[in-house]
Amino acid sequence: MRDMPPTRGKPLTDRQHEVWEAFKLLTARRGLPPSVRDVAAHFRIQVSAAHRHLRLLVRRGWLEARGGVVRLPGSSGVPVPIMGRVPAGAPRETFEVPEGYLPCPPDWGRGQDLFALRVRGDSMTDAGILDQDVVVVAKTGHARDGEIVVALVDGEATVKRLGKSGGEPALLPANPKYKPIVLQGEVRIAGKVLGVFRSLA
Amino acid sequence: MRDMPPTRGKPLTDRQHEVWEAFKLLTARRGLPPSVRDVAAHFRIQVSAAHRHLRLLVRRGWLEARGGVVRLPGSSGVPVPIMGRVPAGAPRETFEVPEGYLPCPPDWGRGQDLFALRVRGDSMTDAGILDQDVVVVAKTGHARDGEIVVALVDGEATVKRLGKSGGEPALLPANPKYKPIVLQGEVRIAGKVLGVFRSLA
DNA sequence: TTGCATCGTGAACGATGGTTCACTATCATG
DNA sequence: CATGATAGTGAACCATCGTTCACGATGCAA
Repeated sequence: MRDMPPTRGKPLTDRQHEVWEAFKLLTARRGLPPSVRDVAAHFRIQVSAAHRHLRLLVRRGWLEARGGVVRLPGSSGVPVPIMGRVPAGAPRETFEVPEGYLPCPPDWGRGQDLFALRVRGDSMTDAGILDQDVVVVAKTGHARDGEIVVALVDGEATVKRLGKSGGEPALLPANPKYKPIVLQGEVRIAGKVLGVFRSLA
Repeated sequence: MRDMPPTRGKPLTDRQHEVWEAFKLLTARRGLPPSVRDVAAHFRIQVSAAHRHLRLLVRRGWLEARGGVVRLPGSSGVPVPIMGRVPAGAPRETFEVPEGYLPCPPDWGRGQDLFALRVRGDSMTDAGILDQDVVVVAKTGHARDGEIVVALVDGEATVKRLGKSGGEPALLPANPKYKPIVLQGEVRIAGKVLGVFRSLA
């Protein structure tokens, strides 16, 4: 996608691919990128050999060197708090304990103020947003027609698509069971949905 | 020391909150958690003072200490490679540079070998998996009925629900447009779908 | 006043980690 | 055969980092 093609040249050797797999495994096990010596110990080879492997993988684009530490690219997730309720407006008002944190791809909403929200109900199933899904939201007061937003209706948070119903601005559910909510004065847009997470555990 | 987010025990001092904010800032700037000396340099104080601050923030639950490194909670995304094709057991078939990496919540498939796959087509829309969605898959050869799996049919990767069709084991689409695929000899399970990611950018 | 927690200085220790160097072995290729 | 890429041994260098210790200053509460 973005920084993709570092080396179109050679494919990896069996051994090199093995090292990459081990690097993934060790990263997953510890939650931290392994050191050169960890990799060396895993294969029972010398540190220098492991170091050469890692350096090669970096040159080929399979690994990423940042600040003298090699790691898998994209391991820097931005922590997004999963809020039980919708954070309303000013940050000072929202002294709410997050339900947890979600590591989010850094290119989602660069610099924007993000939070996450667990979706209740089935009003958006036709848009692929199911009950218990977690949506990542960028705090913003405005959105364009067609975008999926988090709106505050009577103090309750709702995920709907912004659109028009009979010429009037409205919140459109993506489920024939529900009817559009025509926008009135008391409706406020809390944010714009950037992404959807679902765990099938 | 692992439980209880921010509101535990005493509230933070002004200074401590300052340190926490700086820690967030430095983490965002570098893409890596700052060292104790980085924090010390930022405030132009001694290393020991910065170290005491960080240790306190960890004890209060604002930071997370793991393997002698303090960092923000939730930034511990396990990087999962997004593969263009399905990595199938034998290393030969997987000579492919990942399309990108996805930071994944660490409790998804602890220690398992994970990869991600971009879904093509609309055969699973009724299960909330749309075209271009990214599914996180745990490499495993077996799965239970009802679980969503990645299967290799004629060398092509397909996401389907495992189940039965007329008493026979089959791959069931979640879209009335498509018909079940009765399992034959040449079908292999590549992995089990753990989660779904969607970006609405 | 006496504690106690907070916040700072200055220095040092020990461990870990990245990096490099010299040397050897294997193997495919031109 | 010669060459270059790959893969490994063994050892060492040096920077960085977490951690600790001793000590001083401030401010607040019992």
